[in-house]
Amino acid sequence: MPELLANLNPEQHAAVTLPNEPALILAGAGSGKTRVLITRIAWLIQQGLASPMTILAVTFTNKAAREMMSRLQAMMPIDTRGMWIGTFHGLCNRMLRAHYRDAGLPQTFQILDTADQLSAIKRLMKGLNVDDEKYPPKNLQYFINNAKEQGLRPKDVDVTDNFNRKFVELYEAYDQQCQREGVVDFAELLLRCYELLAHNPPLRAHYQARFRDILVDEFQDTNKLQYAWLKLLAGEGNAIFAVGDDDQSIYAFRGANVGNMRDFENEFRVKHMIKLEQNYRSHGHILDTANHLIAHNSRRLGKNLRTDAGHGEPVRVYEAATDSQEAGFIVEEIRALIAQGMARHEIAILYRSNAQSRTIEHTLVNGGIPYKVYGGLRFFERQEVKHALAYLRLIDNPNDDTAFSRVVNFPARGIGARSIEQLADAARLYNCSMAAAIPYVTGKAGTTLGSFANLVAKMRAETAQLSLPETVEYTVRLSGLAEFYQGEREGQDRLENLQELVNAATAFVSEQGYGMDTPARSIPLRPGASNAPEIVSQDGEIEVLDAPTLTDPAQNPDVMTPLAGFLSHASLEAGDNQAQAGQDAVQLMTVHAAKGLEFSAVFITGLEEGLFPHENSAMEADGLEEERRLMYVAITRAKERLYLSFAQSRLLHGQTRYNVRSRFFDELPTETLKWLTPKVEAGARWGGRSDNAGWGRDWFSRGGNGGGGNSGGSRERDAYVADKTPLPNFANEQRAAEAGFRVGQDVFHTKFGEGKITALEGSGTDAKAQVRFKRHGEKWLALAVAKLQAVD
DNA sequence: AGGGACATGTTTTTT
DNA sequence: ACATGTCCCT
Repeated sequence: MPELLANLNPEQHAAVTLPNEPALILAGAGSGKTRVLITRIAWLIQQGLASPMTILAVTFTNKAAREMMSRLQAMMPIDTRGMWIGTFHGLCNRMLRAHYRDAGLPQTFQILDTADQLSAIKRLMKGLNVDDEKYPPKNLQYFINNAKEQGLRPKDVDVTDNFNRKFVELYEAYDQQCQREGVVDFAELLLRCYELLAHNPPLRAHYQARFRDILVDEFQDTNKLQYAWLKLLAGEGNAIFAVGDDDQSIYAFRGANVGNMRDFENEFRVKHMIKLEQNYRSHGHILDTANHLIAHNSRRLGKNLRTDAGHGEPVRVYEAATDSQEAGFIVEEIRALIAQGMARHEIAILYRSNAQSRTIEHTLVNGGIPYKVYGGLRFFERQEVKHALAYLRLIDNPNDDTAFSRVVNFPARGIGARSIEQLADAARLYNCSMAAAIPYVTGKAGTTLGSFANLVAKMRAETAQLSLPETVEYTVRLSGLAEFYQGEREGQDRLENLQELVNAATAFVSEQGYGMDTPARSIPLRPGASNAPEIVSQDGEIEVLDAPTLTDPAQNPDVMTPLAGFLSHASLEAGDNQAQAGQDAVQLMTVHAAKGLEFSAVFITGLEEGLFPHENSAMEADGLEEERRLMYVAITRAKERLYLSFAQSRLLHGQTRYNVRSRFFDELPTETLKWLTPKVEAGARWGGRSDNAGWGRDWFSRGGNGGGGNSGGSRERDAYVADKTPLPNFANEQRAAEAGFRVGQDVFHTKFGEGKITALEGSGTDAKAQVRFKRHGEKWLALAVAKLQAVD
């Protein structure tokens, strides 16, 4: 084996060769984090300190897990497939499959993705006659997921008011519905696995005895439940090797808790904290720019990146009059970079929100520059694919009402809303699934439903012995989906995707190492492997642990059928998030999507107050700091060239917005920046006229307002002002004239409700009021815009 | 059941 | 601007 530790720098070397004790590795952007993680695993095994069996390595994305496995495989001759390397959800799924009985799940339990979950919730609420205007299904979904991620079951949630009580009630009903249907949502995978271990001491002891080394990637992104899960697995004696970067924590909005890093340090009494600060990616000016910016955040664990590369090019800054002019500049600059020999895929255009891509795409098309947009619908999320999967799910588990509702009348077979309602009523009455309730529905509805039941039964019978790809192909055909899309004018792409689903099934079978004719719906027997999936008996005793036929999932992953495995795969790994592959193309994506990637040249666009930092971030605690970290992530993606741009006006949501440049410019060093347009000092703008050419419109005129077009219901917008920094968007003179407010006055706001004015500032169109709302806390509002009414 | 009018929402996203 | 959802009509 080649020398594992060769070419590691001293910090990396130290991290890789730490003893089996809790460790926190603060890995800066571009510091060789993944390399350290993988080399650590290889080193532990090589030194005999661990075996592939005793290691558990967890990531957030399938991509990261795959990379870890393949690079590890390349580093040493071991079969990584049997190892416990995967995402939190993937590993929990694996554990639940192995111990489904102890977890209280049916063997063929299926996984609801976000869309499935929402439709399950809507169906639930409909059945219970809940007003979905008062209790929006999306909010309930958020409430449920949030509670689960805090480790809270309905009984654990604090009931503060009636509104809350209803949500808790619905949460409980939702869990019951899922249980009845044999499905689990994403958060449930984690919570159920956590509870499985927490409530089953022998099982917990088994896994604790086994996973002596737990490695966690992107630790800053873990949520409370994931942290608790790790803690449970670690027990008293096992070592967690956590790698992360608090400065790159950008997922607080989905529950990530950076505080876990500090908690980990304290609760595990971490003795080994190593900072990887040597950066191998960016030139000096770029790194200095990033360091300078992030220094404005408080409560950092503290880190400063350095590089041996020279200063390199300065960071170029461009101020455009409009968003299309900004795009024009970028396209010209890209043209020049390409002419200098830079590959197109080494160039990235980053933006804060997806809506910004349109103008840029438009300009790229006109300029004839190939590009790829990341984000958007993924393969397994496509309508036709989800339909086909729903049929497969019904074959596997007739009680899956989510799948049932999806396809009971697709393709259309004369089963209308009325019939489905009748069926749902019957199902509720007999407390059974919709499929099981079909015999109770009488009349014409009963007949048509009966023929659907026969169809599914026929599909189930005829696919009993078929392989997975055959099953998929058969399902697509018999369901009528193929025929339906053949008849559609724009169905060609969808047909191709259905064919692609058959290919995906073939690929899955081969990846899993099954024989191609392994029946899709029986648990495959491999030579030497036993298939008894339980190792814990009903009364909690572990029976087979020491037996020669040990059914450790790591040795025998076949605890589910190929079909169940494929369906899990489809839920857990929704497929590529990338547009058409193919030719060398410029890369377009959000800053979030760029995390973990690197490019020779990076354009960070739309650096305007309200956009980046995003205006909504002001509503959240520490929102601005997260935006700053986001900016930090964006900057550190660049290897050689970095461009920052912003526009004075921009078309957004059909209206022209006038923005000032992002406050982040005031937080960057002046030495590393090169302004391609004259730098206008902050404040000059508010004084009145900027002498900048191309400044065509009035600051406070509203694009489209009064310009004819829509009558009557023109929609108003609130400018919410954070940190007392005025956002000049959507100002409106007429309104300001009406303003005659005083401090202490009771006011009413259409969105935030009742409140009291606590402070006033500015005058005219610039007037702002601070209002303490009863339900929404204290906010600064631009009087020119906010629909604030005096209440007396 | 399917289509047109009308309303509504629009930060970021993985599993 | 634009996409998606809802309602109501045929």
